[in-house]
Amino acid sequence: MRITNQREIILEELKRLKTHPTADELYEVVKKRLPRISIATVYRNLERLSEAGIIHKLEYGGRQKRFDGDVRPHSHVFCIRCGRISDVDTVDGLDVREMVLDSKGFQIKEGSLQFQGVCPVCQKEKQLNVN
Amino acid sequence: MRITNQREIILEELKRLKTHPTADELYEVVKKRLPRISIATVYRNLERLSEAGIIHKLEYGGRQKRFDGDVRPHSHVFCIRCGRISDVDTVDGLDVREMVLDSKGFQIKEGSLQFQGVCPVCQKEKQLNVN
DNA sequence: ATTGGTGCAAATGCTTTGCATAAAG
DNA sequence: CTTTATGCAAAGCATTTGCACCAAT
Repeated sequence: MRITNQREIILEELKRLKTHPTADELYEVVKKRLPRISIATVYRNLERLSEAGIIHKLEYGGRQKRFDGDVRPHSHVFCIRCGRISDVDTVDGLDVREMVLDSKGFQIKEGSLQFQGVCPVCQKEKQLNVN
Repeated sequence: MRITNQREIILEELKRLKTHPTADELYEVVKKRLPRISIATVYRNLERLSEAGIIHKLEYGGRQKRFDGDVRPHSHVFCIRCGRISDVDTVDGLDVREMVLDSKGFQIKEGSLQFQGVCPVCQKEKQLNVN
């Protein structure tokens, strides 16, 4: 995998952001440093980098995929209202693969806890709408 | 929610299938009983039913969403090659919410284990491709 | 010099929506 | 009778792709 300017900066910005951005959110950020970059380049690199295991593609919560520059095993919550994703701190030394009794013939590569709920922003919005 | 023929049959077929079908897979099955049904009706009903908590929408693994007629808490694996989803049997009495230390302000509604791996079908295909 | 990557625009494919008609309560 | 759902076709929108040009090795 060739090291291009675009690839480096995409990876750098994704690792800096802790927000699990969508491709277009990341595109907006990267564009500040590379004004002529194309959204297609962002998509292509996010795909390549996640295939290589350098980043993670998150496919839950809403229509758009989200990306995570932190590949250490950890758990996520996603907001059922807005799709926002956050890390969740869980008890230490958790290996979820130990909890499997029958994987139905699947060869399991990874496992994690996944939560869904309502994010702080959407909790506030709900209160306002009640008034 | 009005009980229409279409709605009943969509729900019935989804509950019968254990394959976590996509909207169009379910559409093909339902069409055998209701040849004039529209794919839009399938989408609209799957949305309504999942909002009502009668079914579950599964948003991981591939571009298409998948649906589950079984709403009892349980875990899934999805295939990183083809997106196929299967149930996974895990140790009993597991309440994953007990494992949360910090939910980062999210109000957590549900939690589950989620695994990714390679399904039996794709394992075979890989072997064949090697020859 | 060669190979892989980029930018642009067009195409793709899943999902949603507007609207007239039909069915449920 | 009123309201909600359906079928059809068109629109939407995130993502992917073809292609000519450019940059990394």
